[in-house]
Amino acid sequence: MSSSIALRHARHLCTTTAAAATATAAKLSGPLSISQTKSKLRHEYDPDMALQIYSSFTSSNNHSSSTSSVRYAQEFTVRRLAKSHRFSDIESFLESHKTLPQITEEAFLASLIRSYGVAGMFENALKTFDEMTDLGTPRSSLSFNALLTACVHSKLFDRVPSYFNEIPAKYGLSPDKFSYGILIKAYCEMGSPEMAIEKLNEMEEKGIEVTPVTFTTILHGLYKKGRNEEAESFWDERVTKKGCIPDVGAYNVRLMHIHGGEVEGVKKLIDEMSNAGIKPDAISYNYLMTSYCKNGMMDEAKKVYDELGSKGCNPNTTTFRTLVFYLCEQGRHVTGYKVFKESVKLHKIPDFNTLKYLAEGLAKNGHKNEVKAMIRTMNKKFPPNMLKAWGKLVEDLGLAPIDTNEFDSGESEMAST
DNA sequence: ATAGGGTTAG
Repeated sequence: MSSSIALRHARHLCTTTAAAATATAAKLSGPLSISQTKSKLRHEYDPDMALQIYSSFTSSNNHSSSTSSVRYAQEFTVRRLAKSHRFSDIESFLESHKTLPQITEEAFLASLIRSYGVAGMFENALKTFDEMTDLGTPRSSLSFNALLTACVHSKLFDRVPSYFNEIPAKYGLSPDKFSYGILIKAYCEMGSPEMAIEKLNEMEEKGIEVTPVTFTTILHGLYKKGRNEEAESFWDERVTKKGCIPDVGAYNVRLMHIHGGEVEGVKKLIDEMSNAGIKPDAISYNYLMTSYCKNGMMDEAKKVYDELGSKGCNPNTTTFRTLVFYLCEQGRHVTGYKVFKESVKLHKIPDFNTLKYLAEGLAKNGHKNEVKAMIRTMNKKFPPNMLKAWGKLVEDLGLAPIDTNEFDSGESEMAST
């Protein structure tokens, strides 16, 4: 009952596309579990379908509609709509939540602010924050932080310090470690790590916990400005002198900035973190693998990939993209094809350009069967709007054209890479 | 529960 209005609204939006509604009726017959919802949303590129999946989920979970899973689904749906530039639909969708009884729960309202931020609709986020008094929703740092996050997502970085200075006093709330984290992020994004460090010191003075997250934001900000020596001394100062315990994310920032150089340095840092009791993750191993690739050591790179499982890590899209790309570059197209097949199995398919590189390389080197198998796979796996570019590539390679005229709209994450 | 770290080659 609680999300019936949002649900009705979602259904109304869905019926605006007759084809989508028909497809929906066939595809979705009952309530969805959390994992079904996440999986379906990830693979759904049509925003109307995303809305339908959202409503199908919330309708069966209205007893816990302010949980993180609903927020995830809500943000994801908004992201899909935003990619199609359907901002007025986002507004109707999110505004419809304001008539639900849960709107007086701060967490529920904060998720609307965050969703507006994800869509880059900051003015709506601010309006929602301002409306809290009228809606009867209490304000704490939770909604304040949601507003600051919306600034960052909307790339209005310079507003973060202003709100940080004005809002807490106005509404009697206290900035916490998250508020400071967002403020520090904003300063780093504005190219001002020194201001970020100043705020870090302020946190310490006020006794607000400095976590590896806060510390990593600044480390990254310094490296991004090319201030490598300062980054290194910042690490030494925080870790060696002030006892900040770096985590895998902090080490990954360091790996990111050295993986273009010699392999030895990367291996040494991986050893260093392991010795410090921090388990490298897939991102860490991606840097090691890339480092091998850049130095032409493909067997070693492949070995890192092959041994990921035994290290308790799963390859991700970046793993596959990098490995396939460098295998092609080294002329090892058939191995590249085999790795591609594994990426399909794991639903971690590389971006279009990498696949194009692979298909062209296979074709040029006479591996016709592999190209044909690849085409069959991709005709099934590519999001609709990419089939057109894929069909053109297939034609350019002198292979049978496919009819993609019926697919000519929508956006996808793959396409943008 | 809200803040950080991957989009690396062409």
